Amino acid sequence: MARLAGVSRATVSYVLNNTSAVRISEPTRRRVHEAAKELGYVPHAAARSLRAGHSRMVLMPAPSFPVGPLYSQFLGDLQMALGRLDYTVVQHGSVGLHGDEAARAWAELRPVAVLMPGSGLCPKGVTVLKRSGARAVVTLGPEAVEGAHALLMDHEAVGYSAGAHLHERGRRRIGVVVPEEDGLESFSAPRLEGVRRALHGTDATVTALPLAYEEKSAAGLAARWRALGLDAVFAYNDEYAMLLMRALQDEGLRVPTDTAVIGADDLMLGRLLRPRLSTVHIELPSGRELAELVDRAVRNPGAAPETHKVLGASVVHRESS
Amino acid sequence: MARLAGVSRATVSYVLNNTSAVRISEPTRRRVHEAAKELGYVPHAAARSLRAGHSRMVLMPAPSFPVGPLYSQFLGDLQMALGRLDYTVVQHGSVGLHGDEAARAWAELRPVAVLMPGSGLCPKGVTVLKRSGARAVVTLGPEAVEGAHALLMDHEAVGYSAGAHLHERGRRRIGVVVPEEDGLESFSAPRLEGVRRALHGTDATVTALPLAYEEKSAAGLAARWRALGLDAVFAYNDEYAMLLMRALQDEGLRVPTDTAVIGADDLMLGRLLRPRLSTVHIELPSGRELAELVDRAVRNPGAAPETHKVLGASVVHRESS
DNA sequence: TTGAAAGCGCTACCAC
DNA sequence: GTGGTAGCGCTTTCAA
Repeated sequence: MARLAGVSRATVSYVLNNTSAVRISEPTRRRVHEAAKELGYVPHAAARSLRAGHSRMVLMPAPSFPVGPLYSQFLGDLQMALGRLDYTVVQHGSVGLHGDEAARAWAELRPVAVLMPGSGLCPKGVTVLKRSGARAVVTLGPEAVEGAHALLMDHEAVGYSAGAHLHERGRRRIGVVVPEEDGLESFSAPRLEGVRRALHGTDATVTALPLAYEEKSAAGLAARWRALGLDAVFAYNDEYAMLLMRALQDEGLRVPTDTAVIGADDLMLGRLLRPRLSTVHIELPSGRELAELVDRAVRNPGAAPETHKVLGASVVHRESS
Repeated sequence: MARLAGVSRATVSYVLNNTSAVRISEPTRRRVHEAAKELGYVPHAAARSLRAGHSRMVLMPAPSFPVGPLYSQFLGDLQMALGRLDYTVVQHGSVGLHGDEAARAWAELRPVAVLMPGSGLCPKGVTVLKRSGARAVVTLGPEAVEGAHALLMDHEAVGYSAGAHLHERGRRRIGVVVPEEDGLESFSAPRLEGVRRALHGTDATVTALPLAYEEKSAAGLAARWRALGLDAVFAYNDEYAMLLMRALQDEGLRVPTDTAVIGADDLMLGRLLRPRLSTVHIELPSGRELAELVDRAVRNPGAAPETHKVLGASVVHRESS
């Protein structure tokens, strides 16, 4: 590369990085650029960050379960916003790694920031990451972790909204679907807890209803429905709501007359069901906001960790409740 | 690190990598491991791959639109399988980069392999990646790219199956939904083409039906339905099928009597609709297979690019067609 | 069995 | 303006 352009490696570096502290003559610049194009030269990120002592890589774990349109959108926005701030977002496929195992795997890449959705990060993991040079560690989850910034996605609020809504509508024996699928506990547990909190001190009862995302499981639950004596159900989200509502209807139960149903996530599909599905609309933080938090934290790593509540939950009342 | 253990950096490297060519005494090993734990030592991936001249990183672009459960599952399997083979899967969030722009951004990370779903890779991009040390470039998309391995996901087959099925069932005026959302053309175009191919040489007609994923758009299309004079529709996938089917039913049209509807992807939701939605079940390659292809290509980079057809499409006939 | 040292590609400092 | 060069953290060869 330097040879082809007939200049030194240093000059190449200056030209390609537009180093402002050094002025390079136009002809030389051109020669360098031409040589770079001709050779298909691509800088070596590893060497660069080794030398610089830091990178502009923001690392997140790749989600290990299907994510809905809500989260996809959020992720897209976030990548876009961080991209504008000149960070590179990288999702690390760390299947099967947990706790500080995972943290170490991520630390090997020496990211400048780590974004951790869910609740898979322990304080030890944060320490590992920080010690390895991460200037910002941000969790997006149910609770804050010592030493890390936290965007509290308080799924209790989702359950609370649903519970309060059902109670307002006069329901008193309330079921709450708890998915049996792995990886969903960190959402389903707080949602259940939120319903409990909403109904605490009232005469209403709350019943947890384990349900797998399969017709058979739903049919089984529906068959026991009359015996359970429930008059309302918060179905975890719109998809489980559809599954359960269908099973209830097949069982001859009327929605909402016999049983009110409410979902969550405000998916398109809820609007298409009959009766139209009531739901809890969830508002995620904007990607831009989070990107700014990351950038702030990176520029000022000494600052105390910020903790924000960022999950808006509002009931969208339609026909099923 | 080396200082704390009282040994040389080399010894540390031997111990932590279990280098078999060198035998280190037990006491020394212990001392090194203890020091590593105490310091929270994490190796520096960049330095390692810089020295080694290659990495074990398999890079994919992060999907830029919501992906369904099918693809999520596939991705998870793939990460698992590659993890077992000791590769690290990394999804690069390269929003807004195209063609060889994107390829250069990926090449900076010097991945040992690149997996590119969709059709966003040009031959030039392949060259860039290979020149920068990628030993395997694999596309998963509608067509092969010069110089890269290809897993042909022939979405024409999906459309073909749907078209043939509708024709068999006696339908002759067939609509095909084409989503208006960005990023879906690379799937929708071949699916439409497949329907055309299935009906080529018959007396059936094929009509492309642009549709946005919104109730209003569907209602508009449904309002024009009788004028269009169609007796069947392949709705791109199950979600668009649900949207359109609901709009048709609201318009007073009977499914399947007046209009047959078939979707694709075999989602749970199709089974829950009434009438139950016919669909094209799509079989993606197993993650394990793809992982093995990658590994083979990495070990033997000289070999000629392989091209496999890997997308199985089979009609699941339910009640809507 | 262990240590010394070279060098991967890059940038930043200093000398010319 | 440009080139020489040290050194980021690591592995690996060679020597002790």
